[in-house]
Amino acid sequence: MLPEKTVERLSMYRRVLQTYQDNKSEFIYSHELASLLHLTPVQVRRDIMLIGYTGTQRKGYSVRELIEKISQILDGGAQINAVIVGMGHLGKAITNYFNSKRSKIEIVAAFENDATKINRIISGIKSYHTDSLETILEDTHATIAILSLSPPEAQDITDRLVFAGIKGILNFTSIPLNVPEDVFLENYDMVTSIEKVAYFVKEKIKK
Amino acid sequence: MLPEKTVERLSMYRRVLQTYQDNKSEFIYSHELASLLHLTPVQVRRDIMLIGYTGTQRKGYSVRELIEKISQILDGGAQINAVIVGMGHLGKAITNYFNSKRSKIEIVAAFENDATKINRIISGIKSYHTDSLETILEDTHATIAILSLSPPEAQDITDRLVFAGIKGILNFTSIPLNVPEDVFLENYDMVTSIEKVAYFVKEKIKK
DNA sequence: ATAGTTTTGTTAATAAAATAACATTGTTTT
DNA sequence: AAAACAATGTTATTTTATTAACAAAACTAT
Repeated sequence: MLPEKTVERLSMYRRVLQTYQDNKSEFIYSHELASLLHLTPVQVRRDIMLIGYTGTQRKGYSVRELIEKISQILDGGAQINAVIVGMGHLGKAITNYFNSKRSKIEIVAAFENDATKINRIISGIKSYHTDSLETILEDTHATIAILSLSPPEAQDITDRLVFAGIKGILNFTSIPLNVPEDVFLENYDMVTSIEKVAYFVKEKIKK
Repeated sequence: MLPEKTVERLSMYRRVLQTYQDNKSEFIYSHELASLLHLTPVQVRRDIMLIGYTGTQRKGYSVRELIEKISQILDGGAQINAVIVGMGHLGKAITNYFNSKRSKIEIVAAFENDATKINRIISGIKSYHTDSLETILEDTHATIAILSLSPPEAQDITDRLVFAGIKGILNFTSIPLNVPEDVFLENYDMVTSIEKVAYFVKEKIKK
């Protein structure tokens, strides 16, 4: 099992490499990849070492092979299905953004309570009423859920998602969720991020 | 200067405390605050120690005082102005979300290129054409920028923001930005987050 | 009042992440 | 062919973050 930070960077390596692939050389040096992401060459080499890929000395890494290896590590070749709960602005932002990327992860369904949004295709995703969550999850075999709904319902929905077999949750609501140990939970809170920026700006200016 | 992770948690403590304040007791124990956020009591106590606040033994922390102390640390009492660049779904999601919270950080202007969105009030924020970025920044004395625009323009906008005096950037675009050393840059990438969840789900199932 | 309990505050230990150091290998130059 | 160079791969060190350990204080019960 790779370190969290390495996994995050692998995702970024792959994305950068995919755009690099289209126009540039067949090989890439660790310092080139590093500078594309503002990292150090050592960190790039260490991450690549951890996934067991090995480049050729003096030539660097084969872009194609490296993408392949990272993909194999990150999604293991298998298609992964995700659902999104809450199709407000955030939900639409995520789906729009996500569908424009090449990825083995596919958002296969959205859930909403707002009647005007149900049984329509929104941002390319078929949207269902929250009531049919269990049925759709069974049909689609989704293992991941993205939560972009309003806080009050978040824990209820989470319980139902987990019960229906969801194994990973990306939580954009500001409330801390309760999940069993075998479910991987990743939280992201925009307000916290902005407050963090504000704090470090203040500290930097102080100096 | 506090550790990054502590700053993040302080932001979350404050939020949780603010809702706690309304209905519950005057004091709170470290283990209570911890369990509200799924952290350990030790971590809570250590963070609180780092900001130099001290509770009373056997009674816990005064909710009011702790909120005050955290606020003093995070925003130092001063109002902080932020702008947002890009008022697509993501921009709207952020502003809606943010304006519903009590905070010393205020989003004072939005920038857009889309003519239909300019000189209107969107999600409660006055929206301007990107051309007037420099003028508005001078007027509002904003120090923080949130980037929720489409990638191609991101670096250009960043250069202009930095030149106009922005000291902190929260970047939601997927491209890595170049900023001078004295500007604090925080990146958040949704695709990376989802791919991370997918990886750890896969690994957990494997076991 | 004394012993026991509960909670804070702080130091010590451990774990995770990043960085530095360097050995190795293939390429180029002379 | 030998020396110099430039890149990778890996181990060692340092830094950052978390967790554990425990002393001190304040309340409770006997």
